[in-house]
Amino acid sequence: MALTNTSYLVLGMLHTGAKSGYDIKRMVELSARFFWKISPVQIYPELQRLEEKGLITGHDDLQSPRRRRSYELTDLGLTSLRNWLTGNDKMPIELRDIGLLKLFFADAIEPEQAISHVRALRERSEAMAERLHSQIQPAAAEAQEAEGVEFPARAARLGIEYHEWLVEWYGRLESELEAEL
Amino acid sequence: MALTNTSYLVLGMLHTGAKSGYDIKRMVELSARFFWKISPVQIYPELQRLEEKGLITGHDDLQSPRRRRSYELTDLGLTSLRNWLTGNDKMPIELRDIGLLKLFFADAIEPEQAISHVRALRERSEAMAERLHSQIQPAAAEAQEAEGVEFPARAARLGIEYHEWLVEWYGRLESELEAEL
DNA sequence: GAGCACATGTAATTTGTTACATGATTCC
DNA sequence: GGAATCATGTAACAAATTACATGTGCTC
Repeated sequence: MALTNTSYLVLGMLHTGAKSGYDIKRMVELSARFFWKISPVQIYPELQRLEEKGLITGHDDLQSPRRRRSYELTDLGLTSLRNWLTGNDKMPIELRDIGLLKLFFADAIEPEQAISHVRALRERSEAMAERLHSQIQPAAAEAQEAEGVEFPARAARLGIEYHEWLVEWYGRLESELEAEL
Repeated sequence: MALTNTSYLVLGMLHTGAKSGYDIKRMVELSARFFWKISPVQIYPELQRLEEKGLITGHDDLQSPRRRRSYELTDLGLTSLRNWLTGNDKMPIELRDIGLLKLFFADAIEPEQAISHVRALRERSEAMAERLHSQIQPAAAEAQEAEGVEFPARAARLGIEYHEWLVEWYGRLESELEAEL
């Protein structure tokens, strides 16, 4: 089977400093999560597949007090990651937002209820911006310290500013709808 | 089985003016697509399930020159749609963006290549904004004419302005990265 | 010693995608 | 007469989620 997006996520996270499956799980949770989600159970079988293909090598980590299997990229794995990063396959944006779907259908409910939904959307983005600021950005800064990577912090900044922009946008829509009551 | 997001998409689209499965497919393509995608094959079985549950009624459309099955919401279906719209279940934003994932990992490639990736992201949003403007917004305006619904046009406006914002954001990042060369 | 975080998995189910299949009508 | 669009599906496959399962080590 060919490499999937999950494969590249794993390769990329190993390049960004993760060592074990658990590391990857945590890093995704603390960084990529707002634009790429993955369930932990996908990670371990993927690590095995990548090892079989020779893109990563794994060894049981005996220094660690717990059972722990550490992996690192092979030359082949790094090349493969770079080829993917620079290749120009299609990059569809797949947004899947129930909140927006509800907004789209808001003609079916009372104006007051629509306003209250828009408020919920605004609050959702407020919470998201706050979370990105307090958790994701510090984690990115830490990765920059430890691994010298600069792009995770840029991605975090994009996330924060995106949700701040949304907060303003929904705020304006709220005022607009209130004026029409 | 309980109702899924696909169920509500179908109910909502019937409320917004769609009559047949094919209508729904087209409307999704021309409206919700940028925040909610669905494959056509999911629609027909879903219509059957909803009819069994009494949320919609279907009848073979004999006026139409082609084979065509038309559906409409029952009172139960409309109530169900409204309850979903006003209910406050969780609304996770599920963004799944390979382009952003690649940006996140861009430390693994040469600065010039990273810049060229950011440019590709900018161009992607330019194309998306253009497409929303030339296709999605007119379709929403038409729905407003025909069905009196106002929110599809608002959702389209959000999409356009979002991508315009992204174009500017990526443009700024591009300049920043070029300055660092 | 209780609870949490670490650490790795399996099995079953649900969901979504791709490829395939069919046939009518409209437009050029 | 050929291409595009209308219109509805089936079957096989791939991907993702949920629930379950297990055990260790650290901190309070």
